[in-house]
Amino acid sequence: MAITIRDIAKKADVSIATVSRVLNSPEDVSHETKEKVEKVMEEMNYKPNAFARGLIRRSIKTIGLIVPDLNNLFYPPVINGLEDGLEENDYNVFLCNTNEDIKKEKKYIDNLLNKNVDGIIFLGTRPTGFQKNKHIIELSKEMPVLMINDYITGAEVYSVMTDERNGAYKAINYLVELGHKRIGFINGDVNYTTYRYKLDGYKKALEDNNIDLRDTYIVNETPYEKGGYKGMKKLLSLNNSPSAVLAASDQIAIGAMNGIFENGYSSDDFSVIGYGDVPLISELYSGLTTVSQFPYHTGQLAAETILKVINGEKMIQKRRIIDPELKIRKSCNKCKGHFEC
Amino acid sequence: MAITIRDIAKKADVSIATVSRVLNSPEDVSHETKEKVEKVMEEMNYKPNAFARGLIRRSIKTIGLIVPDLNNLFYPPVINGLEDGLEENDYNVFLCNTNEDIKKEKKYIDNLLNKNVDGIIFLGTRPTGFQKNKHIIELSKEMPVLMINDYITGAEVYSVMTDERNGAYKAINYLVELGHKRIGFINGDVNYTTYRYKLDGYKKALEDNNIDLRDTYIVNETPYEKGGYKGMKKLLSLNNSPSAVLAASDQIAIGAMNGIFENGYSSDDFSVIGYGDVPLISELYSGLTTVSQFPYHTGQLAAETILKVINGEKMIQKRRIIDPELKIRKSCNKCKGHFEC
DNA sequence: TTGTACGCGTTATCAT
DNA sequence: ATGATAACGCGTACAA
Repeated sequence: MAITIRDIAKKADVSIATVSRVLNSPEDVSHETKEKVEKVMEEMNYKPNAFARGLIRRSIKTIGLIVPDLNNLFYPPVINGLEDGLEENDYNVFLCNTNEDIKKEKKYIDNLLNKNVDGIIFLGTRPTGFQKNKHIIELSKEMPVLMINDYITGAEVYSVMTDERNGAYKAINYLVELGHKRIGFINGDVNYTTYRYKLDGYKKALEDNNIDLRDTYIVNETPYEKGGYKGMKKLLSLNNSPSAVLAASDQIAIGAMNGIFENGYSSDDFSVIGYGDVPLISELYSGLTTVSQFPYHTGQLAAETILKVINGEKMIQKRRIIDPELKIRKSCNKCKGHFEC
Repeated sequence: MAITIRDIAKKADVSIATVSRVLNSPEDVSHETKEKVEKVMEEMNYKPNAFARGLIRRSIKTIGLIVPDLNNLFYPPVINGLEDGLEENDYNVFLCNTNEDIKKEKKYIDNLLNKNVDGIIFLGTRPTGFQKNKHIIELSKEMPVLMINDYITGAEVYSVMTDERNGAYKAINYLVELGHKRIGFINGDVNYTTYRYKLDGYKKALEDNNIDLRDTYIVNETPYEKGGYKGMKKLLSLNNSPSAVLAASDQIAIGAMNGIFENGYSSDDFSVIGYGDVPLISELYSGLTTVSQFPYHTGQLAAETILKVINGEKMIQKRRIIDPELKIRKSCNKCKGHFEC
């Protein structure tokens, strides 16, 4: 049996109330008794029981993190930032991996509810549609909820996300500056919030640059290497294949580059822009030009935000928008060579 | 205020003991009252309070996971497997990221102890030395402890790890079969358990193949892309540079390949073997030949093992060793071309 | 089979 | 400034 507040009280010859006070409101206790008690706690290696605490305080400084897929390399750096930000404030995180299974997600939510977490964070973009997110709206009535890279309107749900529309817009503009006019887009499933916005940005940028939109230049794939590879192959098989391509994720971009190399081209012939700025990936193939979502910072901001909500601070804005930035590395070049510009 | 066991008891017109029983020992309660109570619980959407429960049961079905660095891509798939295995048994995991900071690690351990986790898992290889792991030995006297990819002797510490020695051995043998005789090794810090074993395997394989060991062929770097890149540059700058190289991690391998390409070589000229078999990475550069540690399976096995320990099952062996397997893809070729074989 | 009452380790509200 | 004591919500020995 672990050592309790009572043991300390006995040994220090004070009441348990006093012991509790040196822990929670040290200013209410005389300097000397405080020192005495603290010394005993040290000696006996006392550790307050979090359950007993939680029973009264109804909080155990824990937040639940629901991540749809640990194979998505964009998430680890976000989690990293999140965890750092939370740890600084002595909060722990329950990691819940759903594999995009909605049933598993609901089970986890129940579980987290039972365990009385102080808040829940949903990581990653999600399929749109009221039905699919109804349980989150319900949840938000009971406890602080924050989404990373998605949002829900008309509910007490907070968000940290990047301006995807603008990110895609910047990327396309850059490619146009390099002289590209045939610009493809390997996107994810547009039923997911972020991919929808990216598509918007892509279209808007083309329009503003007076470039006609070609449906065949837009392909939708899974946001991983395989998808990028498949998408690239499709684009390369076109009659008038593009000379540059925006990928909706860094992993798509990598897959696309594999496809390019396999067909005997180099990044001299074919420009690729990724999306996300995942630490490792951006260094691949001697440097991937990418739209940075600042994943680590995103996580930090999420931590900061949910802590504010938990502490009851009034939030003027429910959504925090990070402005993405184009990180120019080496995967893009002026349009020339094999392709008509 | 949330709804409690007392509310249920009142509404169902039974005692709180009975309500508690339908939750914990339903066989001790008559079928009809059980149904009645369950119906009320359903209606009132009752959720047992985990704190109160934990206070008595001294367990809350939670394990703490200490990971040294979320930027190490080998970990996410392991965590994935671990989390899946744990979730199946209704266990949650506290994610603790230490950034290799021993102070942070100790703080986390205290934290986890306070929160009464049922066990703690340490992910990843660690620096050897009694001093550095003393706190883990101490910890193991208080609760179940398991290490992934490391071990401690003379303490109640369980392990799931791969036979690194054998993994390196297999890799070198394969390179020899391909005709390579000048084989470099970009290793990590040999003060870490796994890198020490890998070095052993490398040496043993050379010896068994009657190849002289050259100290200059062995370089020690950080186990990430940057390290691989730097290490490769060193090897390429040698008078008699190797024609093949074993990398102590997949991320090292990727960095090494970047170095190779930058110097104008291809994998036709220069063979590279990685280590780990991280899902994404192995697909890079049209397929990295690598020594698979089966990361997902490693995680699953860890989950299974610690649950057994928690449930008091007698474990015949404290260490579970996974035999690594060479996954042959495309980064290795017969020795030829620019380099003497 | 069911109910009463106590204890788990804290914190909070009174007194003193 | 300090102490006694009642909660917090649940599980369980004991009694009925």
